Amino acid sequence: MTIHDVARSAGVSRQTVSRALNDKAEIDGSTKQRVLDAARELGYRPSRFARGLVRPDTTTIGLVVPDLLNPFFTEVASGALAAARARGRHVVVYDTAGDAEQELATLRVIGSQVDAVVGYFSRSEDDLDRFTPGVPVVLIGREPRLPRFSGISIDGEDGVREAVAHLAGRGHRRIAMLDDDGPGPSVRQLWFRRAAAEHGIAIAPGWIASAAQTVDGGGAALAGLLAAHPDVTAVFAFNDVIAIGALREARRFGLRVPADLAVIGFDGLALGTLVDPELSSVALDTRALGALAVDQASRLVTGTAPLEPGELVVRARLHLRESA
Amino acid sequence: MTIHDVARSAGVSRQTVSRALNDKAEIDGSTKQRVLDAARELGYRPSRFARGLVRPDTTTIGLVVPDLLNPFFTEVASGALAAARARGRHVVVYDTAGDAEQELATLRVIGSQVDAVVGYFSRSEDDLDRFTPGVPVVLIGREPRLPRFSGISIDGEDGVREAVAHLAGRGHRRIAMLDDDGPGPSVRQLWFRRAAAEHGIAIAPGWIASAAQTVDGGGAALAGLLAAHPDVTAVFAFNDVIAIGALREARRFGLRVPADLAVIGFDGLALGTLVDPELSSVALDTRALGALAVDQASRLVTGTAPLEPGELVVRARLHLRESA
DNA sequence: ATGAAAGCGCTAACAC
DNA sequence: GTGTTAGCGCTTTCAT
Repeated sequence: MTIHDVARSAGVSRQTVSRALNDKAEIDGSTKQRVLDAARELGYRPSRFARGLVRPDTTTIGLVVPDLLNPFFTEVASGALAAARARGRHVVVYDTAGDAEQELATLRVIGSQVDAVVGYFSRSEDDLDRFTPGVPVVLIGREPRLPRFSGISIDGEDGVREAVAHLAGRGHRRIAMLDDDGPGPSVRQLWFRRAAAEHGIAIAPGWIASAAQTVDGGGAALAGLLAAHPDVTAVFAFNDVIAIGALREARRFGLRVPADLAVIGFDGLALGTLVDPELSSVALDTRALGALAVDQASRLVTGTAPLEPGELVVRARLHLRESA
Repeated sequence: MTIHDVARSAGVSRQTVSRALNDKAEIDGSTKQRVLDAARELGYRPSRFARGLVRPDTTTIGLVVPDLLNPFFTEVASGALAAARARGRHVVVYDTAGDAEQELATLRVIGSQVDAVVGYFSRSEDDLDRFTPGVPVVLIGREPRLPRFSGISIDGEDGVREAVAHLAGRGHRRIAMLDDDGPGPSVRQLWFRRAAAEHGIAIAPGWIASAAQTVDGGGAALAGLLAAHPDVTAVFAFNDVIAIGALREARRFGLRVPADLAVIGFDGLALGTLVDPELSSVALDTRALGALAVDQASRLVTGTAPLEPGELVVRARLHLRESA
């Protein structure tokens, strides 16, 4: 079913069909109607590839996230979508299910489907480089090592410092952290340790627990932590999802939050306002994360002046609610 | 920057470049390397349009949602993405921000970008018809009137009946509903009324409140309801988001749930397990909603036998947790 | 107002 | 193993 079939059916040339379909001026009204009717009759639909070949004016950006159901990534995606819409860009979303193989498969296919790639990857930059030949890549929440890549980075140091200061001000001295379960200590743990040191607070080795990045993971980690160290009075979590798990677990433990245990998360998700008590958090503009990434990708594709490194940073600030 | 430039730079023909890039067998190792180097040097990237024209084997489905941040749509989208991945399909996500104009703009652009459209629309089917010429369309949560469209429908009647039966069994007689703020009474309200009638429960006119489909909307609606009718003992909400708003509002009112007020939602979102008390809900397999839509769209595009109407239904069942 | 011809960038088929 | 030819479906000149 091509433009040719429509042309034959309407008894005109292919160009005339093209004119009718694209609302061009130089065409007779009745001819146009006849063509349109024929097209509808045949269920004709122009090939987007053939069109794109001739008029390559639409940019498509691929957004890769490990898990769209994780509210953090949902917020990032939402910001990316909004920014893309504002710029007339399209976004293809890929959910890799946190699986390195699926991520690879996605990368492999993505090169021929999108003009730029944006998002979260677990693969090394070398792998990314190998599987995205020529395509601009913007890493979110991660400072790129290779100059080939661009990145949106998160500066949460001040925010974490505020959080620890707040806890210290409330008299907390035994503050634990539920870190993520990544290979090494996270940057957030580093920030946490530095801030604690500034307040002369020592972090005992057992006070750092590692949690899978899910609500259940946060709950399990807190349970383990409290079993070994029932004397901690405050907990800082790697992110809000983990913190919310901790909140739920604390409730099951019969601990009152914040009276018995203060909890502070990281990310500042909207979800934090739905739980009881509402979650205090070192908050990020998560939607800006996605929007900036799309903006930068967009510039990289069109050759416009890319954003400076200084503009590619999202800073965090403490949002105090009820849990601390 | 085309394959031709690479060919010239590497001193080979275009075909050889194509072979090197696509990992074809019939090519000399050193030649291949030379081509690859040249391509990298030049920052060459194949045109996805030209490729698509020659190998039209990738189907792209457009998913339209009014608000990706609404956890219901997030779950639907997640299901759609998973199904698409399983079938080797790509999904372009469009967030229309619940705006009819943006929806129109999206539809206008979508026809030339995707092979099928799936999702939630506020526009009339006539409008949809006009702006999606030739493209298969699958409406989610809505039974299509025009044969041109396909739809995934929700059958929650049994689930709602279970919910009302449960409340009646607990002795509730004054059961209110927080309906959505759509133009007329929702189908869910109809189901609710029918089920109530079966139990000889009369629904007073003032017991139906309408709520915007947000957490705040649910809270506001419950506040208004309780102000006018403080004697209701149970509330059935149009969906979980509204129900969660009601939960929060009840807490602020100093009402204990479910002791003072029982609350039952609709959708069965994962979010319902994070709030306290956990939300009872007439639960849907939300991810199946998205997956079925993609499946059907996929069949429509490829010409495979489409799913029968009977297979395009998602049924709801009561999930009792803590709030009722 | 309409038609003919050219070409977008790529790959499959067929030479060599 | 490599190059040549043809053509995917469409829009844009340029004629008529």
